[in-house]
Amino acid sequence: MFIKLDMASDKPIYIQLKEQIIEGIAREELHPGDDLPSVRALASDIGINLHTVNKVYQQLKQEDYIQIHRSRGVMIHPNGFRKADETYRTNLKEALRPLIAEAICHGINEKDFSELTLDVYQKILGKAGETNE
Amino acid sequence: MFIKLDMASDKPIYIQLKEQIIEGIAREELHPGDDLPSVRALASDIGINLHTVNKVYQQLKQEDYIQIHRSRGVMIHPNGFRKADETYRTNLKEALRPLIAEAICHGINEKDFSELTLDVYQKILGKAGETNE
Amino acid sequence: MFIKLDMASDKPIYIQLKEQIIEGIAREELHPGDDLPSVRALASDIGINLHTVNKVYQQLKQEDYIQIHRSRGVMIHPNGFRKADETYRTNLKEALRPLIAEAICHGINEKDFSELTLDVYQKILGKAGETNE
Amino acid sequence: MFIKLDMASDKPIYIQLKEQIIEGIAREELHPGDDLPSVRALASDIGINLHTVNKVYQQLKQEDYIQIHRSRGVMIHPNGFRKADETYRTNLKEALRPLIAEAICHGINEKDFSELTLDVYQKILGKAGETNE
DNA sequence: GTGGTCTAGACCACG
DNA sequence: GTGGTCTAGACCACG
Repeated sequence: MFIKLDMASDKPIYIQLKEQIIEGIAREELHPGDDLPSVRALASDIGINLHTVNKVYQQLKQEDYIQIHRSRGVMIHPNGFRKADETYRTNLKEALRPLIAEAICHGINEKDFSELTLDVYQKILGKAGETNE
Repeated sequence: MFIKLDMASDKPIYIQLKEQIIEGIAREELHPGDDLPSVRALASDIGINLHTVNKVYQQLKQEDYIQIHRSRGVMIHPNGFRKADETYRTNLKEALRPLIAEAICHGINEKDFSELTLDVYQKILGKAGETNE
Repeated sequence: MFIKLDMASDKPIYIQLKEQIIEGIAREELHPGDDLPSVRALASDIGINLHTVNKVYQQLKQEDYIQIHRSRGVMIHPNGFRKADETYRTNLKEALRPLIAEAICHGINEKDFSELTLDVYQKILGKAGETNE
Repeated sequence: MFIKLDMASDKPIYIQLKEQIIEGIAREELHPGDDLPSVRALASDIGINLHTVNKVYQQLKQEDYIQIHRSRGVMIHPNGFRKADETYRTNLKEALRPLIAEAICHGINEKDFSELTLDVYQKILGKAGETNE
Protein backbone atom coordinates (compact mmCIF):
# COMPACT_ATOMS: atom_id res chain seq x y z
CA MET A 1 0.00 0.00 0.00
CA PHE A 2 1.37 3.32 -1.09
CA ILE A 3 0.66 6.60 0.57
CA LYS A 4 0.85 9.68 -1.60
CA LEU A 5 0.55 13.01 0.10
CA ASP A 6 0.18 16.33 -1.61
CA MET A 7 1.92 18.76 0.71
CA ALA A 8 0.64 21.71 -1.34
CA SER A 9 -3.00 20.69 -1.08
CA ASP A 10 -5.54 22.62 0.95
CA LYS A 11 -6.55 19.30 2.41
CA PRO A 12 -4.67 18.75 5.67
CA ILE A 13 -2.06 16.02 5.60
CA TYR A 14 -3.75 14.07 8.34
CA ILE A 15 -7.02 14.00 6.38
CA GLN A 16 -5.24 12.82 3.26
CA LEU A 17 -3.50 10.08 5.18
CA LYS A 18 -6.67 9.01 6.93
CA GLU A 19 -8.60 8.87 3.65
CA GLN A 20 -5.90 6.80 1.99
CA ILE A 21 -5.84 4.26 4.77
CA ILE A 22 -9.63 3.98 4.62
CA GLU A 23 -9.46 3.58 0.86
CA GLY A 24 -6.79 0.93 1.34
CA ILE A 25 -9.25 -0.95 3.51
CA ALA A 26 -12.09 -0.41 1.05
CA ARG A 27 -10.05 -1.79 -1.84
CA GLU A 28 -8.98 -4.70 0.36
CA GLU A 29 -5.30 -4.01 0.18
CA LEU A 30 -5.54 -3.84 3.96
CA HIS A 31 -7.42 -6.70 5.60
CA PRO A 32 -8.90 -7.09 9.07
CA GLY A 33 -6.13 -8.21 11.38
CA ASP A 34 -3.32 -6.82 9.21
CA ASP A 35 -0.59 -4.92 10.99
CA LEU A 36 -0.08 -1.27 10.21
CA PRO A 37 3.33 0.34 10.59
CA SER A 38 4.10 1.89 13.94
CA VAL A 39 3.47 5.59 14.37
CA ARG A 40 7.17 6.28 14.11
CA ALA A 41 7.82 3.98 11.18
CA LEU A 42 5.01 5.39 9.10
CA ALA A 43 5.91 8.95 9.96
CA SER A 44 9.50 8.41 8.96
CA ASP A 45 8.45 6.47 5.84
CA ILE A 46 6.30 9.21 4.41
CA GLY A 47 8.36 12.03 5.84
CA ILE A 48 5.90 13.62 8.22
CA ASN A 49 5.83 14.18 11.93
CA LEU A 50 4.96 11.36 14.27
CA HIS A 51 2.22 13.43 15.90
CA THR A 52 0.44 13.78 12.59
CA VAL A 53 0.39 10.03 12.13
CA ASN A 54 -0.68 9.59 15.72
CA LYS A 55 -3.63 11.91 15.18
CA VAL A 56 -4.76 9.83 12.23
CA TYR A 57 -4.41 6.58 14.15
CA GLN A 58 -6.36 8.00 17.09
CA GLN A 59 -9.20 9.01 14.80
CA LEU A 60 -9.21 5.68 12.97
CA LYS A 61 -9.32 3.95 16.34
CA GLN A 62 -12.20 6.17 17.43
CA GLU A 63 -14.09 5.15 14.29
CA ASP A 64 -13.32 1.45 14.83
CA TYR A 65 -11.14 1.02 11.76
CA ILE A 66 -8.10 0.00 13.76
CA GLN A 67 -7.01 -1.26 17.14
CA ILE A 68 -4.03 0.18 18.94
CA HIS A 69 -2.21 -2.31 21.15
CA ARG A 70 0.03 -1.04 23.85
CA SER A 71 3.58 -1.71 22.76
CA ARG A 72 2.53 -4.16 20.06
CA GLY A 73 1.55 -1.58 17.52
CA VAL A 74 -1.47 -1.06 15.35
CA MET A 75 -3.70 -3.38 13.35
CA ILE A 76 -6.75 -3.18 11.14
CA HIS A 77 -9.73 -4.00 13.33
CA PRO A 78 -9.98 -7.79 13.20
CA ASN A 79 -13.77 -7.99 13.36
CA GLY A 80 -14.54 -6.04 10.22
CA PHE A 81 -16.39 -2.77 10.46
CA ARG A 82 -19.59 -1.39 11.79
CA LYS A 83 -22.38 -1.73 9.28
CA ALA A 84 -23.99 1.57 8.33
CA ASP A 85 -26.85 2.47 10.63
CA GLU A 86 -29.44 5.19 10.18
CA THR A 87 -27.19 7.80 11.80
CA TYR A 88 -24.43 6.90 9.41
CA ARG A 89 -26.73 7.21 6.42
CA THR A 90 -28.03 10.56 7.61
CA ASN A 91 -24.53 11.92 8.00
CA LEU A 92 -23.52 10.60 4.60
CA LYS A 93 -26.53 12.26 3.02
CA GLU A 94 -25.62 15.54 4.69
CA ALA A 95 -22.12 15.22 3.28
CA LEU A 96 -23.49 14.53 -0.18
CA ARG A 97 -25.95 17.37 -0.08
CA PRO A 98 -23.67 20.25 -1.09
CA LEU A 99 -22.03 18.13 -3.78
CA ILE A 100 -25.41 17.27 -5.24
CA ALA A 101 -26.75 20.81 -5.01
CA GLU A 102 -23.74 21.99 -6.96
CA ALA A 103 -24.10 19.18 -9.44
CA ILE A 104 -27.73 20.12 -10.05
CA CYS A 105 -26.68 23.67 -10.88
CA HIS A 106 -24.29 22.26 -13.44
CA GLY A 107 -26.94 20.17 -15.14
CA ILE A 108 -26.10 16.80 -13.64
CA ASN A 109 -29.27 14.83 -12.96
CA GLU A 110 -29.82 11.76 -10.78
CA LYS A 111 -28.88 9.37 -13.56
CA ASP A 112 -25.67 11.23 -14.44
CA PHE A 113 -24.74 11.38 -10.80
CA SER A 114 -25.31 7.68 -10.27
CA GLU A 115 -23.04 6.95 -13.21
CA LEU A 116 -20.33 9.07 -11.67
CA THR A 117 -20.60 7.21 -8.39
CA LEU A 118 -20.42 3.92 -10.29
CA ASP A 119 -17.18 5.10 -11.88
CA VAL A 120 -15.77 5.80 -8.46
CA TYR A 121 -16.88 2.43 -7.13
CA GLN A 122 -15.11 0.83 -10.11
CA LYS A 123 -11.98 2.85 -9.54
CA ILE A 124 -11.82 1.83 -5.91
CA LEU A 125 -12.93 -1.80 -6.22
CA GLY A 126 -11.43 -2.56 -9.65
CA LYS A 127 -8.41 -4.80 -9.75
CA ALA A 128 -5.94 -2.97 -7.54
CA GLY A 129 -2.87 -1.52 -9.21
CA GLU A 130 -4.62 -1.26 -12.57
CA THR A 131 -7.46 1.18 -12.10
CA ASN A 132 -5.44 2.61 -9.25
CA GLU A 133 -4.65 5.97 -10.76
CA MET B 1 -34.96 31.65 1.33
CA PHE B 2 -33.71 31.12 4.81
CA ILE B 3 -30.11 30.90 5.84
CA LYS B 4 -29.37 28.70 8.81
CA LEU B 5 -25.84 28.77 10.15
CA ASP B 6 -24.46 26.49 12.82
CA MET B 7 -21.85 28.58 14.60
CA ALA B 8 -20.63 25.53 16.51
CA SER B 9 -20.03 23.46 13.41
CA ASP B 10 -16.56 22.49 12.27
CA LYS B 11 -17.60 23.70 8.86
CA PRO B 12 -16.53 27.33 8.37
CA ILE B 13 -19.35 29.81 8.24
CA TYR B 14 -18.42 31.05 4.79
CA ILE B 15 -18.65 27.49 3.47
CA GLN B 16 -22.05 26.98 5.07
CA LEU B 17 -23.34 30.22 3.59
CA LYS B 18 -21.96 29.46 0.16
CA GLU B 19 -23.47 25.99 0.16
CA GLN B 20 -26.87 27.30 1.17
CA ILE B 21 -26.93 29.86 -1.57
CA ILE B 22 -25.95 27.22 -4.10
CA GLU B 23 -28.64 24.91 -2.74
CA GLY B 24 -31.13 27.79 -3.01
CA ILE B 25 -30.25 28.01 -6.67
CA ALA B 26 -30.45 24.25 -7.12
CA ARG B 27 -33.92 24.10 -5.58
CA GLU B 28 -34.94 27.09 -7.71
CA GLU B 29 -35.80 29.35 -4.85
CA LEU B 30 -33.24 31.66 -6.40
CA HIS B 31 -33.60 32.16 -10.14
CA PRO B 32 -31.22 33.55 -12.76
CA GLY B 33 -31.52 37.31 -12.66
CA ASP B 34 -32.82 37.46 -9.07
CA ASP B 35 -31.33 40.08 -6.83
CA LEU B 36 -29.34 39.07 -3.81
CA PRO B 37 -29.01 41.29 -0.74
CA SER B 38 -25.97 43.52 -0.57
CA VAL B 39 -22.95 42.33 1.37
CA ARG B 40 -23.85 44.70 4.18
CA ALA B 41 -27.52 43.78 4.27
CA LEU B 42 -26.90 40.05 4.28
CA ALA B 43 -24.14 40.29 6.89
CA SER B 44 -26.38 42.34 9.15
CA ASP B 45 -29.36 40.08 8.49
CA ILE B 46 -27.70 36.89 9.59
CA GLY B 47 -25.40 38.50 12.10
CA ILE B 48 -22.03 37.64 10.66
CA ASN B 49 -18.94 39.52 9.61
CA LEU B 50 -18.92 41.63 6.44
CA HIS B 51 -15.75 39.95 5.31
CA THR B 52 -17.37 36.56 5.52
CA VAL B 53 -20.20 37.51 3.21
CA ASN B 54 -17.82 39.26 0.89
CA LYS B 55 -15.64 36.19 0.65
CA VAL B 56 -18.66 34.08 -0.27
CA TYR B 57 -19.84 36.50 -2.94
CA GLN B 58 -16.37 36.70 -4.47
CA GLN B 59 -16.18 32.94 -4.69
CA LEU B 60 -19.68 32.63 -6.13
CA LYS B 61 -18.77 35.25 -8.73
CA GLN B 62 -15.58 33.38 -9.53
CA GLU B 63 -17.63 30.26 -10.14
CA ASP B 64 -20.18 32.14 -12.30
CA TYR B 65 -23.07 31.70 -9.92
CA ILE B 66 -23.58 35.44 -9.47
CA GLN B 67 -22.72 38.78 -10.99
CA ILE B 68 -21.57 41.70 -8.90
CA HIS B 69 -22.23 45.19 -10.23
CA ARG B 70 -20.58 48.07 -8.49
CA SER B 71 -23.75 50.10 -8.18
CA ARG B 72 -26.61 47.82 -9.07
CA GLY B 73 -25.70 45.21 -6.51
CA VAL B 74 -25.62 41.46 -6.67
CA MET B 75 -27.72 39.10 -8.77
CA ILE B 76 -27.91 35.45 -9.67
CA HIS B 77 -26.14 35.05 -12.98
CA PRO B 78 -28.81 35.72 -15.63
CA ASN B 79 -27.51 33.25 -18.18
CA GLY B 80 -27.82 30.09 -16.14
CA PHE B 81 -24.74 28.13 -15.16
CA ARG B 82 -21.83 26.42 -16.76
CA LYS B 83 -22.67 22.90 -17.77
CA ALA B 84 -20.44 20.29 -16.20
CA ASP B 85 -17.37 19.60 -18.31
CA GLU B 86 -14.87 16.79 -17.97
CA THR B 87 -12.79 18.73 -15.44
CA TYR B 88 -15.85 19.31 -13.36
CA ARG B 89 -16.73 15.62 -13.40
CA THR B 90 -13.20 14.63 -12.45
CA ASN B 91 -13.19 16.99 -9.50
CA LEU B 92 -16.59 15.78 -8.39
CA LYS B 93 -15.40 12.20 -8.53
CA GLU B 94 -12.36 13.08 -6.46
CA ALA B 95 -14.66 14.68 -3.90
CA LEU B 96 -16.86 11.58 -3.84
CA ARG B 97 -13.96 9.19 -3.53
CA PRO B 98 -13.35 9.39 0.22
CA LEU B 99 -17.09 9.29 0.90
CA ILE B 100 -17.46 6.17 -1.21
CA ALA B 101 -14.38 4.47 0.23
CA GLU B 102 -15.83 4.99 3.69
CA ALA B 103 -19.25 3.80 2.56
CA ILE B 104 -17.73 0.60 1.17
CA CYS B 105 -16.14 -0.12 4.54
CA HIS B 106 -19.56 0.21 6.10
CA GLY B 107 -21.18 -2.23 3.74
CA ILE B 108 -22.87 0.22 1.39
CA ASN B 109 -22.72 -1.02 -2.18
CA GLU B 110 -23.31 0.85 -5.46
CA LYS B 111 -27.03 0.27 -5.35
CA ASP B 112 -27.41 1.43 -1.73
CA PHE B 113 -25.31 4.45 -2.49
CA SER B 114 -27.37 5.38 -5.53
CA GLU B 115 -30.51 5.17 -3.43
CA LEU B 116 -28.98 7.54 -0.92
CA THR B 117 -28.13 10.03 -3.63
CA LEU B 118 -31.68 9.73 -4.95
CA ASP B 119 -32.96 10.61 -1.49
CA VAL B 120 -30.82 13.71 -1.51
CA TYR B 121 -31.96 14.70 -4.99
CA GLN B 122 -35.54 14.34 -3.76
CA LYS B 123 -34.86 16.37 -0.65
CA ILE B 124 -33.34 19.19 -2.68
CA LEU B 125 -35.69 19.14 -5.67
CA GLY B 126 -38.86 18.04 -3.90
CA LYS B 127 -41.52 20.65 -3.39
CA ALA B 128 -39.49 23.38 -1.76
CA GLY B 129 -40.43 24.32 1.79
CA GLU B 130 -42.21 21.04 2.35
CA THR B 131 -39.60 18.31 2.15
CA ASN B 132 -37.18 21.01 3.16
CA GLU B 133 -36.66 19.99 6.76
CA MET C 1 -13.50 28.43 39.27
CA PHE C 2 -10.04 27.40 40.30
CA ILE C 3 -7.94 24.77 38.64
CA LYS C 4 -5.47 22.95 40.80
CA LEU C 5 -3.08 20.59 39.11
CA ASP C 6 -0.76 18.17 40.82
CA MET C 7 2.23 17.98 38.50
CA ALA C 8 3.68 15.12 40.55
CA SER C 9 0.58 12.96 40.29
CA ASP C 10 0.46 9.77 38.24
CA LYS C 11 -2.74 11.11 36.77
CA PRO C 12 -1.97 12.92 33.51
CA ILE C 13 -2.40 16.67 33.58
CA TYR C 14 -4.99 16.62 30.83
CA ILE C 15 -7.10 14.14 32.79
CA GLN C 16 -6.89 16.25 35.93
CA LEU C 17 -7.89 19.35 34.00
CA LYS C 18 -10.74 17.59 32.25
CA GLU C 19 -12.07 16.19 35.52
CA GLN C 20 -11.97 19.58 37.19
CA ILE C 21 -13.87 21.25 34.39
CA ILE C 22 -16.49 18.51 34.53
CA GLU C 23 -16.71 18.88 38.30
CA GLY C 24 -17.06 22.64 37.82
CA ILE C 25 -20.07 21.94 35.65
CA ALA C 26 -21.47 19.40 38.09
CA ARG C 27 -21.23 21.85 40.99
CA GLU C 28 -22.79 24.54 38.80
CA GLU C 29 -19.90 26.93 38.99
CA LEU C 30 -19.92 26.66 35.22
CA HIS C 31 -23.31 27.03 33.57
CA PRO C 32 -24.55 26.13 30.10
CA GLY C 33 -23.63 28.99 27.80
CA ASP C 34 -20.78 30.27 29.97
CA ASP C 35 -17.57 31.18 28.20
CA LEU C 36 -14.46 29.23 28.98
CA PRO C 37 -11.03 30.84 28.62
CA SER C 38 -9.33 30.45 25.26
CA VAL C 39 -6.89 27.61 24.85
CA ARG C 40 -3.98 30.01 25.12
CA ALA C 41 -5.36 31.98 28.05
CA LEU C 42 -6.08 28.89 30.12
CA ALA C 43 -2.74 27.32 29.26
CA SER C 44 -0.89 30.44 30.29
CA ASP C 45 -3.06 30.85 33.40
CA ILE C 46 -2.32 27.45 34.80
CA GLY C 47 1.17 27.25 33.39
CA ILE C 48 0.84 24.33 31.01
CA ASN C 49 1.21 23.94 27.30
CA LEU C 50 -1.50 25.05 24.95
CA HIS C 51 -1.66 21.64 23.32
CA THR C 52 -2.51 20.03 26.61
CA VAL C 53 -5.45 22.40 27.07
CA ASN C 54 -6.44 21.85 23.49
CA LYS C 55 -6.54 18.10 24.00
CA VAL C 56 -8.87 18.56 26.95
CA TYR C 57 -11.15 20.89 25.03
CA GLN C 58 -11.30 18.50 22.08
CA GLN C 59 -12.34 15.66 24.36
CA LEU C 60 -14.90 17.77 26.19
CA LYS C 61 -16.30 18.80 22.81
CA GLN C 62 -16.42 15.17 21.72
CA GLU C 63 -18.43 14.35 24.84
CA ASP C 64 -20.79 17.31 24.32
CA TYR C 65 -19.72 19.26 27.39
CA ILE C 66 -18.58 22.27 25.41
CA GLN C 67 -18.85 23.91 22.03
CA ILE C 68 -15.83 25.29 20.24
CA HIS C 69 -16.60 28.27 18.03
CA ARG C 70 -14.19 29.17 15.34
CA SER C 71 -12.43 32.33 16.43
CA ARG C 72 -14.98 33.09 19.12
CA GLY C 73 -13.63 30.67 21.63
CA VAL C 74 -15.15 28.04 23.83
CA MET C 75 -18.38 27.81 25.84
CA ILE C 76 -20.17 25.31 28.03
CA HIS C 77 -22.69 23.55 25.83
CA PRO C 78 -25.78 25.76 25.96
CA ASN C 79 -28.33 22.96 25.77
CA GLY C 80 -27.35 21.14 28.92
CA PHE C 81 -25.98 17.63 28.68
CA ARG C 82 -26.97 14.28 27.32
CA LYS C 83 -29.01 12.34 29.80
CA ALA C 84 -27.51 9.01 30.75
CA ASP C 85 -28.62 6.21 28.43
CA GLU C 86 -28.18 2.49 28.87
CA THR C 87 -24.72 2.58 27.27
CA TYR C 88 -23.67 5.26 29.69
CA ARG C 89 -24.90 3.27 32.67
CA THR C 90 -23.14 0.14 31.47
CA ASN C 91 -19.86 1.99 31.09
CA LEU C 92 -20.26 3.59 34.48
CA LYS C 93 -20.89 0.21 36.05
CA GLU C 94 -17.79 -1.18 34.39
CA ALA C 95 -15.81 1.73 35.82
CA LEU C 96 -17.24 1.09 39.28
CA ARG C 97 -16.61 -2.63 39.16
CA PRO C 98 -12.93 -2.68 40.18
CA LEU C 99 -13.55 -0.09 42.87
CA ILE C 100 -16.35 -2.15 44.32
CA ALA C 101 -14.47 -5.45 44.08
CA GLU C 102 -11.65 -3.89 46.04
CA ALA C 103 -14.07 -2.39 48.54
CA ILE C 104 -15.65 -5.79 49.12
CA CYS C 105 -12.24 -7.25 49.94
CA HIS C 106 -11.84 -4.52 52.53
CA GLY C 107 -15.12 -5.23 54.21
CA ILE C 108 -17.19 -2.41 52.71
CA ASN C 109 -20.71 -3.62 52.02
CA GLU C 110 -23.43 -2.08 49.83
CA LYS C 111 -24.68 0.15 52.61
CA ASP C 112 -21.21 1.44 53.52
CA PHE C 113 -20.48 2.08 49.89
CA SER C 114 -23.70 4.01 49.35
CA GLU C 115 -22.83 6.20 52.30
CA LEU C 116 -19.45 6.95 50.78
CA THR C 117 -21.05 7.95 47.50
CA LEU C 118 -23.48 10.17 49.40
CA ASP C 119 -20.51 11.92 51.01
CA VAL C 120 -19.06 12.58 47.59
CA TYR C 121 -22.37 13.87 46.26
CA GLN C 122 -22.47 16.21 49.23
CA LYS C 123 -18.93 17.37 48.69
CA ILE C 124 -19.60 18.18 45.05
CA LEU C 125 -23.09 19.61 45.35
CA GLY C 126 -22.76 21.23 48.79
CA LYS C 127 -22.62 24.98 48.90
CA ALA C 128 -19.62 25.72 46.70
CA GLY C 129 -16.56 27.17 48.43
CA GLU C 130 -17.49 25.61 51.75
CA THR C 131 -17.39 21.89 51.25
CA ASN C 132 -15.00 22.59 48.41
CA GLU C 133 -11.89 21.08 49.92
CA MET D 1 -11.30 -18.69 37.66
CA PHE D 2 -10.94 -17.34 34.19
CA ILE D 3 -8.83 -14.40 33.21
CA LYS D 4 -10.04 -12.42 30.22
CA LEU D 5 -7.74 -9.75 28.93
CA ASP D 6 -8.60 -7.22 26.27
CA MET D 7 -5.33 -6.54 24.51
CA ALA D 8 -6.89 -3.64 22.60
CA SER D 9 -8.11 -1.87 25.70
CA ASP D 10 -6.66 1.41 26.86
CA LYS D 11 -6.39 -0.18 30.27
CA PRO D 12 -2.91 -1.66 30.76
CA ILE D 13 -2.79 -5.43 30.86
CA TYR D 14 -1.27 -5.51 34.32
CA ILE D 15 -4.16 -3.43 35.65
CA GLN D 16 -6.70 -5.71 34.03
CA LEU D 17 -5.04 -8.77 35.48
CA LYS D 18 -4.75 -7.25 38.93
CA GLU D 19 -8.39 -6.19 38.91
CA GLN D 20 -9.55 -9.64 37.91
CA ILE D 21 -7.60 -11.34 40.65
CA ILE D 22 -9.03 -8.92 43.18
CA GLU D 23 -12.51 -9.51 41.81
CA GLY D 24 -11.86 -13.25 42.05
CA ILE D 25 -11.15 -12.74 45.73
CA ALA D 26 -14.19 -10.51 46.17
CA ARG D 27 -16.51 -13.08 44.61
CA GLU D 28 -14.86 -15.79 46.73
CA GLU D 29 -13.65 -17.88 43.85
CA LEU D 30 -10.26 -17.39 45.43
CA HIS D 31 -10.10 -18.00 49.18
CA PRO D 32 -7.53 -17.07 51.80
CA GLY D 33 -4.83 -19.70 51.69
CA ASP D 34 -5.54 -20.78 48.09
CA ASP D 35 -2.55 -21.30 45.85
CA LEU D 36 -2.06 -19.07 42.85
CA PRO D 37 -0.12 -20.22 39.77
CA SER D 38 3.53 -19.28 39.62
CA VAL D 39 4.54 -16.19 37.69
CA ARG D 40 5.79 -18.39 34.87
CA ALA D 41 2.74 -20.63 34.78
CA LEU D 42 0.27 -17.76 34.77
CA ALA D 43 2.21 -15.79 32.16
CA SER D 44 2.39 -18.80 29.90
CA ASP D 45 -1.27 -19.69 30.55
CA ILE D 46 -2.67 -16.36 29.46
CA GLY D 47 0.07 -15.60 26.98
CA ILE D 48 1.54 -12.46 28.41
CA ASN D 49 4.95 -11.30 29.49
CA LEU D 50 6.58 -12.64 32.66
CA HIS D 51 7.30 -9.13 33.84
CA THR D 52 3.65 -8.21 33.61
CA VAL D 53 2.56 -11.02 35.91
CA ASN D 54 5.43 -10.32 38.23
CA LYS D 55 4.45 -6.67 38.48
CA VAL D 56 0.90 -7.65 39.39
CA TYR D 57 2.01 -10.12 42.05
CA GLN D 58 4.37 -7.58 43.59
CA GLN D 59 1.59 -5.05 43.82
CA LEU D 60 -0.88 -7.55 45.23
CA LYS D 61 1.71 -8.53 47.83
CA GLN D 62 2.30 -4.88 48.66
CA GLU D 63 -1.41 -4.47 49.26
CA ASP D 64 -1.59 -7.64 51.39
CA TYR D 65 -3.76 -9.61 49.00
CA ILE D 66 -1.19 -12.35 48.55
CA GLN D 67 1.92 -13.83 50.07
CA ILE D 68 4.91 -14.81 47.99
CA HIS D 69 7.18 -17.55 49.33
CA ARG D 70 10.45 -18.13 47.58
CA SER D 71 9.98 -21.86 47.25
CA ARG D 72 6.38 -22.61 48.13
CA GLY D 73 4.98 -20.22 45.56
CA VAL D 74 2.13 -17.76 45.73
CA MET D 75 -1.02 -17.89 47.82
CA ILE D 76 -3.94 -15.72 48.73
CA HIS D 77 -3.13 -14.09 52.04
CA PRO D 78 -4.32 -16.62 54.66
CA ASN D 79 -5.40 -14.06 57.24
CA GLY D 80 -8.01 -12.27 55.23
CA PHE D 81 -7.60 -8.62 54.26
CA ARG D 82 -7.06 -5.30 55.85
CA LYS D 83 -10.31 -3.70 56.87
CA ALA D 84 -10.89 -0.31 55.31
CA ASP D 85 -9.47 2.50 57.44
CA GLU D 86 -10.05 6.22 57.10
CA THR D 87 -7.21 6.61 54.59
CA TYR D 88 -8.72 3.89 52.48
CA ARG D 89 -12.11 5.55 52.53
CA THR D 90 -10.64 8.91 51.59
CA ASN D 91 -8.80 7.41 48.65
CA LEU D 92 -11.90 5.58 47.52
CA LYS D 93 -13.90 8.78 47.67
CA GLU D 94 -11.28 10.58 45.60
CA ALA D 95 -11.50 7.80 43.04
CA LEU D 96 -15.29 8.06 42.97
CA ARG D 97 -15.27 11.83 42.68
CA PRO D 98 -14.73 12.18 38.91
CA LEU D 99 -17.19 9.38 38.21
CA ILE D 100 -19.83 11.06 40.32
CA ALA D 101 -19.18 14.52 38.89
CA GLU D 102 -19.69 13.09 35.44
CA ALA D 103 -22.79 11.22 36.54
CA ILE D 104 -24.29 14.42 37.94
CA CYS D 105 -23.82 16.12 34.59
CA HIS D 106 -25.74 13.27 33.00
CA GLY D 107 -28.66 13.57 35.37
CA ILE D 108 -27.85 10.69 37.69
CA ASN D 109 -28.72 11.57 41.28
CA GLU D 110 -27.68 9.93 44.54
CA LYS D 111 -30.47 7.41 44.42
CA ASP D 112 -29.81 6.42 40.80
CA PHE D 113 -26.15 6.10 41.57
CA SER D 114 -26.76 3.91 44.60
CA GLU D 115 -28.89 1.63 42.48
CA LEU D 116 -26.10 1.31 39.98
CA THR D 117 -23.66 0.37 42.70
CA LEU D 118 -26.15 -2.20 44.00
CA ASP D 119 -26.27 -3.73 40.54
CA VAL D 120 -22.51 -4.03 40.55
CA TYR D 121 -22.50 -5.57 44.03
CA GLN D 122 -25.06 -8.09 42.78
CA LYS D 123 -23.03 -8.86 39.68
CA ILE D 124 -19.91 -9.49 41.71
CA LEU D 125 -21.43 -11.28 44.68
CA GLY D 126 -24.30 -13.03 42.88
CA LYS D 127 -23.94 -16.72 42.28
CA ALA D 128 -20.56 -16.84 40.61
CA GLY D 129 -20.44 -18.11 37.04
CA GLU D 130 -24.11 -17.38 36.50
CA THR D 131 -24.54 -13.63 36.74
CA ASN D 132 -20.91 -13.45 35.79
CA GLU D 133 -21.33 -12.42 32.18
C1' DG E 1 -7.61 37.09 18.57
C1' DT E 2 -9.06 32.39 18.03
C1' DG E 3 -8.59 27.53 17.13
C1' DG E 4 -6.32 24.14 13.60
C1' DT E 5 -2.33 22.04 11.77
C1' DC E 6 2.35 20.69 11.70
C1' DT E 7 7.02 20.15 13.29
C1' DA E 8 10.80 18.85 16.60
C1' DG E 9 12.24 16.86 20.51
C1' DA E 10 11.91 14.83 25.16
C1' DC E 11 10.71 11.54 28.79
C1' DC E 12 7.88 7.84 30.45
C1' DA E 13 4.86 3.56 31.04
C1' DC E 14 4.10 -0.77 29.16
C1' DG E 15 5.53 -5.22 28.04
C1' DG F 1 10.34 -0.98 20.63
C1' DT F 2 5.77 0.85 21.16
C1' DG F 3 2.33 4.33 22.06
C1' DG F 4 1.15 8.21 25.59
C1' DT F 5 2.08 12.62 27.42
C1' DC F 6 4.03 17.09 27.49
C1' DT F 7 6.57 21.05 25.93
C1' DA F 8 8.01 24.79 22.63
C1' DG F 9 7.40 27.17 18.71
C1' DA F 10 5.64 28.23 14.05
C1' DC F 11 2.34 29.40 10.41
C1' DC F 12 -2.32 29.59 8.73
C1' DA F 13 -7.53 29.98 8.13
C1' DC F 14 -11.36 32.15 9.99
C1' DG F 15 -13.89 36.06 11.12
